[in-house]
Amino acid sequence: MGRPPCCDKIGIKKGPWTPEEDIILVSYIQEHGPGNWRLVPSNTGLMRCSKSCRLRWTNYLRPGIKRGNFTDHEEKMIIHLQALLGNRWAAIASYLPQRTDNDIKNYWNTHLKKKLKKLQSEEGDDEGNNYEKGNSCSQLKGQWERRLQTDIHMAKQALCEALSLDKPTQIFPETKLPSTFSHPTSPNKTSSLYASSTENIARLLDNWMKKSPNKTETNCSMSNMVTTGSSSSEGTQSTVTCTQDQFDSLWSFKYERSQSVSAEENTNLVESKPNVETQVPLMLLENWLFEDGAPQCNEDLMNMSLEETADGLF
DNA sequence: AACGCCACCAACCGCCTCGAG
DNA sequence: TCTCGAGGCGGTTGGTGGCGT
Repeated sequence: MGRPPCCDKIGIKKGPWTPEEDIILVSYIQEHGPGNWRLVPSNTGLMRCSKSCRLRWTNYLRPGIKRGNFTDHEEKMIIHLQALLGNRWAAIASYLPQRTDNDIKNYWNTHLKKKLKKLQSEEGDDEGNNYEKGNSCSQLKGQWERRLQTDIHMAKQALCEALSLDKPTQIFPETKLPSTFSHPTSPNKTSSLYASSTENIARLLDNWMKKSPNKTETNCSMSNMVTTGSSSSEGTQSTVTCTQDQFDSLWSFKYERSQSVSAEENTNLVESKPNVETQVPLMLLENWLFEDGAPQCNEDLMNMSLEETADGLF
């Protein structure tokens, strides 16, 4: 028998959140900050389990979340990253700071899978196989490269924090950096983010009162408001993935390069994976970190072939 | 108008990881 | 070293609304 569900206690409410619950949760987090989710239900009186509170916050109420339609760029980026990283939605979401992993996952399952399937069937061997190659090559690339991508990302984070950069959230989405909320060197940022939460409350109240029938429109305006609130207050919404150039460079990743890697190489690499944080070519990371719009650098990282990377690492 | 089908997405479930004790 | 619990993550489910018949 598996473990009992965390929320099967009597009296624990399930299902959609009401605006009242949202307001209570946002108000509490505004006051105490996210974290310590175990205490949230008891301190707020919400009849929800801690997990449900955390998910509601991270997937819906958290400031800076962009909702509504995915742009063409975002779409392509997701396709590319999925081919590269597999179904590691959290990792993919870290490259799309305004989107949650849940959103991306849903969008992939409902839109992109079908779209790609259709594309494959329409274009026959050429395009379809390219994608297939992309998928298969990503598998050939193996676990080590997926970990490498994650490690590079984490190395950036560590380096950024170590250097106490002024604008860490430019590069690392707050989604994956809960510490941002209580960053000791940037108290104003915390308040600005919570200001966005206040806007969320306003929006919730607004929607609640209006009960607008047009869900999509509501979501879009909401996202605009939240996004504007965050970016205008601190200018923190510029990210490594948001510019056209950067996206294009990312998208220009060539599957063919990866194809040249044999399964044998992968096996060896997996077995001897070193401490990436200390051995990834530092100049690339530095450039990536310090140049706000560093498309070329981004491209370098993404285009880094396995052989080159391995040479640098071993 | 009533019904069925389908798409979408918020929320849940359960496994995994990691840090504290 | 081991245990336990909080939080993170990916897969899945269920409610809802739109559309066609």
